[in-house]
Amino acid sequence: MNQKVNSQEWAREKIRSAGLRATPARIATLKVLHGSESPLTHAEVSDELQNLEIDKATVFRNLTDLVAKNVIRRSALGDNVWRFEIIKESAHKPDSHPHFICVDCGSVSCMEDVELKRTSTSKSPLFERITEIVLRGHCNECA
Amino acid sequence: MNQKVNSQEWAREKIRSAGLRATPARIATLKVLHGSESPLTHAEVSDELQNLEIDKATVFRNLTDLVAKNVIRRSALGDNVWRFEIIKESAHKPDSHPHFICVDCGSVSCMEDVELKRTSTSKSPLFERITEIVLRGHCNECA
DNA sequence: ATTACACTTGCAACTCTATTGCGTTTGAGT
DNA sequence: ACTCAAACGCAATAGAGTTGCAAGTGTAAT
Ligand SMILES: [Mn+2]
Ligand SMILES: [Mn+2]
Ligand SMILES: [Zn+2]
Ligand SMILES: [Zn+2]
Repeated sequence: MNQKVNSQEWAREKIRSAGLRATPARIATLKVLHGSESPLTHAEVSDELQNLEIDKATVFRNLTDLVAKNVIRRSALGDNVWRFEIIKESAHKPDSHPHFICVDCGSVSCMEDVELKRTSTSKSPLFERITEIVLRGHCNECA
Repeated sequence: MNQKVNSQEWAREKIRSAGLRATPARIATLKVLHGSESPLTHAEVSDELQNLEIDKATVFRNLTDLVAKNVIRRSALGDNVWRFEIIKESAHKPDSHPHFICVDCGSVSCMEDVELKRTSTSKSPLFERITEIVLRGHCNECA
């Protein structure tokens, strides 16, 4: 119970300090994302919020607003659906990690323990400006 | 002129040896993809084929068929639109390369000269099954 | 060259994700 | 409590992609 109160207050503070109004829809949305280990689609967030009867346009707008304020991140993992996750503000790390999505079952994993490096032979200057890495393939469940 | 004939025949042969019928729509589609340095969206392919007045459903179906037959590859680069490119059959290489897409202007590059390696510390077994790598960021044109 | 039929196509209707316009409601500073 | 920009619900809209079905065509066999 205390946990719930904390989660509620954490969400409210997060939203307020981003310069947004702490509406029930936004608090609920952020709590849902906070409780997930992998990024969620708009549909998944909406489903979690169905008992609150929040309009889908509102959910979209709130997710977009929170992205604009750098509270959450929007990723496109290759199945033509946006996914959203909270940006963890670690001490010094930039909190940017590759995502893996299974082309068979669609399961998504945050690969926080993985880092990619370019081979020394490459001269491509594009590499300096990469902001997001998406890896697609077959997960362990899908042979 | 000889060039055109060769391209036409190359496309026909490619389609036929894949076990598909060499229809005008398919030949034209494959020629369009063959003439592009980066993967094209369905809309871009359709535009190139506008003078032939080929239905968009037909273009989608042909692209899908060619993907199923491993003649072309379908990639999702993060803007929720699929892109298609010819699979080059090099002697021994698997012809799989990362793609870069600019989050500002949407330009796409095939990064054939780039290779990614995982750091030795990572133990993630997912890494063994990766089939596609997508890199997103800011291109050189977009500061 | 003709035939036969499975494969392809065009068309329209449809699904799904996401966006937008607008009138109404509400959060939060005063 | 009052005020009003911010946020909301609702409905219409846009765009990518899919599907059912009747009509048309490529290809192999005659
Ligand atoms: Mn993540
Ligand atoms: Mn490519
Ligand atoms: Zn899987
Ligand atoms: Zn750019």
